[in-house]
Amino acid sequence: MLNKPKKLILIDGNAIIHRSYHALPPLMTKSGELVNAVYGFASTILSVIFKFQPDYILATFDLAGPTFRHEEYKEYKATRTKAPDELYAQIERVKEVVSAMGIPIYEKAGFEADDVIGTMIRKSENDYADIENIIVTGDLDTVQLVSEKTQVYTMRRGLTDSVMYDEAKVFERYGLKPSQIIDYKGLRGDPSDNILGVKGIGEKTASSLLQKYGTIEGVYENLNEIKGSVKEKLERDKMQAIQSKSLATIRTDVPVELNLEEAKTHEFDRQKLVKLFQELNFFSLIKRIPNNDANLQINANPLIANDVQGIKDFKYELITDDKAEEFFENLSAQKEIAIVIRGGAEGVAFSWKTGRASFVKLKAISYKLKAILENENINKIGYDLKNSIKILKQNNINLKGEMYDVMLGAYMLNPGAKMDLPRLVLEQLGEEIVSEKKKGQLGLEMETSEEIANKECKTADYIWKLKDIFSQKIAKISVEQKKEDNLENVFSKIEMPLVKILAEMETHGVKLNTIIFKGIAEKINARIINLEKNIYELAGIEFNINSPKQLAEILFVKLQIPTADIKKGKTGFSTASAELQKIKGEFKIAEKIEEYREIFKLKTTYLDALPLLVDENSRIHTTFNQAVTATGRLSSSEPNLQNIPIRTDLGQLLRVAFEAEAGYKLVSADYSQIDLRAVAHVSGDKKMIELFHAGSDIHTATASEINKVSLSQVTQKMRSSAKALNFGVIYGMSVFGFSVSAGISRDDAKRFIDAYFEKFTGVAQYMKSTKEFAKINGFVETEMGRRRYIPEINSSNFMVQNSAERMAINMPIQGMSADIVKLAMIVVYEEYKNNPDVKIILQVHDEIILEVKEEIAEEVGRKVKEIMEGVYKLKVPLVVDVKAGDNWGTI
DNA sequence: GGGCGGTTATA
DNA sequence: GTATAACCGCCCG
Repeated sequence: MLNKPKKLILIDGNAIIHRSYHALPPLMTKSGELVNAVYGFASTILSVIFKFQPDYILATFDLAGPTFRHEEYKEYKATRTKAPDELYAQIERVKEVVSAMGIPIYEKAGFEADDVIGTMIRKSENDYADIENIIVTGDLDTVQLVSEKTQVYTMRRGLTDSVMYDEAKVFERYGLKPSQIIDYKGLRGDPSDNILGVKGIGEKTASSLLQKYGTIEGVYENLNEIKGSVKEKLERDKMQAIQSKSLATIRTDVPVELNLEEAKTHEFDRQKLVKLFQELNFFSLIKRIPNNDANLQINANPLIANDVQGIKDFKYELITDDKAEEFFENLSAQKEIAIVIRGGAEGVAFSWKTGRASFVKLKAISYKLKAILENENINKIGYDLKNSIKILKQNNINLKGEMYDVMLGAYMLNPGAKMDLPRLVLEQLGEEIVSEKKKGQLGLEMETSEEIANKECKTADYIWKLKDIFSQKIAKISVEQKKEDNLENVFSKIEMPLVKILAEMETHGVKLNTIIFKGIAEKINARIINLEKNIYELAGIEFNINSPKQLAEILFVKLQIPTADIKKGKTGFSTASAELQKIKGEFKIAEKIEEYREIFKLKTTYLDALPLLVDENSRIHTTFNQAVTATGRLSSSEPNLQNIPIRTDLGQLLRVAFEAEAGYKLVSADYSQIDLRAVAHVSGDKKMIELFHAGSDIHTATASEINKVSLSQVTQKMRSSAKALNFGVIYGMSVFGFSVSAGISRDDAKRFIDAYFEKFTGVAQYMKSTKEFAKINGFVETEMGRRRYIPEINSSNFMVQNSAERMAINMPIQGMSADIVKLAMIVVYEEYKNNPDVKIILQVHDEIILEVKEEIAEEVGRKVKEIMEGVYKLKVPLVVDVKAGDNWGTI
């Protein structure tokens, strides 16, 4: 039987690093380190290991400093622009990856990586008859080494596409044998290395000359056969041609040894590699690390088996009825337990120490389970506890005890990162939760009780482990923050107490009068049909008004509406409201389209959608997402009740349908200008603080300041620019942005902004120092200690960096408002938690809405106002407006 | 059916 | 210029 040939992979390190650096977008880690080249490199290595399943693998790198080629030719690579430091900084990281993979590195001072590869290849070819060599690289410099036993695998078009060069492929590309590539470069040159070749001879000529005469030497021996200008050029640059060939020749005599034993592939040290990939934020790559126990394994090495220990060291159990008594006895002695509610409340998994978990079916012994879950002395750990609370509530269980939600822990550490449990487990524990869909092709197979128990126990175990990791990380940051208002307190004093409040708000819901909705819908449907007819008539053709593409075609091609003023998107001219405004004076169709858009949106998003979501009591239940936004705000979805229309008349009509239960009132309490007050506070701006203390309309007061006129002399126009400026500050104002929003020229915008900052120097200072802080630290924080990482702040892309700066300026402001409102919700809740006549039902960023028994509505309103205004001390007063009514439209 | 661009609703 | 969610059309697999 023939021996299967073995495979040796030789990594051309520097070539792959360069290729990756230029092919990939500037990927950053959370800490702001640029790692795109490292990512590309690691990804390439994993791909080739997976693809070729090599028996041996080694990597080569260039060493800094001149090589023998520089001695031979001073101008070698002289035209090459020095690669940026951003690239050099990544080389060390790449070597860390290579080491973590246990791949040996070969490099030699005075030689390039290619020469080391060339030497290794020849040694391999000469000494080992049964080895196939594969060079993995990012360019074509090494194709001269291709032989019967050696191929070159290189990237094309970014990193996604690759080509394997064997002898045939080289011939296809160059019309030459691999050994002739050096002659080819001698004639044609290689601009990237500043190898000159023969001036005036290009690819075609070089190729045909060599096809005829074999080598450069052959060409010159037969120079008399060659005619015309080619001959002249060859004569003129003869020395240069010979030198160029020499420079292009990869050396095969570098003093290095090929140690196959060392290069033998073995299982990765998984823990080590996972840890490094975590540090580099290469979460998608963690999944691609070959499994030690799978058949993918590359040549088992019995010495390395990290996972074996981990596999042995756990015990998951399905608790049968006969064992339940004893189990709960033990469980009730625990101080702290992780819980996982099986979907549909089939059962609950508990974990109380690392590697230990048990699953209990809910129906079997529900009273025992209830006792544990309602035991106030046992702390509960979970993922998305709000959801657990709601499910348990439906099963008549009130989850009690101190709570720790790992979803919120993760949110504290990196808000806005969108972390579901599988991702967290992968990222933090390096383990993969295989989704059910992936596993069962049809999803119809019944799982056995044991399988279910095992899966839920595993999840409980993960959650238990995550809690430890997150609480340590949060504690560490809190220590670094060196103040009482730190991340730990944001977590324990704001986010965790809010969990059950949000659960109650969602459960309670808000009543929707669907009859009112129906009435509006009928009128609107008629109006839509009417508008459609109008628009088709004006256009002279029927088309889909909802298709921006078709609409642009109608407006700007068929109707020939001038496009000088119209913004362009990626696909063509924009038909957005702002653009329609510009033409609606002249073209009636624009006006009609605007109205159509407005009511169509209202119909589809609210009138059609919301009635489908009411329960048997005509109430709708939103979901408040507590771990979504990057700034600390809540978001609302399914349905989103934080964007119910208000500005238009029709919007007001819609709000009327959100009503209080008979005998109750809706009480709305909203903070006045909370974001701008936060600006005044965090910037400490004397002028702005003064204006807020004076108590008049802040935008008018601002206008009066910057225009140096009295309050009564402020015009509508002055006020509206001042308002745009105030908002601009909150949004991290740029000249460009302000000019757009105020509808003025850049020059005017600049003048306005300058005038503004002249008066509000503290605000200008805040913006400057916040940017600086973010650049140094890679994050910004609210006063209460909530943190947001902004790695893009040091991006080399101007647009990306500017955008990051605006985020940095905005977050401490928007986040402070969010912190304050959340705190207010907690205090209001505490005030009324034992009073069934008062329920918080909605939060809309700066507003809290309650449903209150009619008789006490006014009194509760007063109390809520008092609480909200006093919940957090700022350098300016917090002002709350309270209104009460039968529905949301009249308050 | 998923993803993306365009648009629009809110604070 | 900040922060979201949701709809539609359209293109892709």
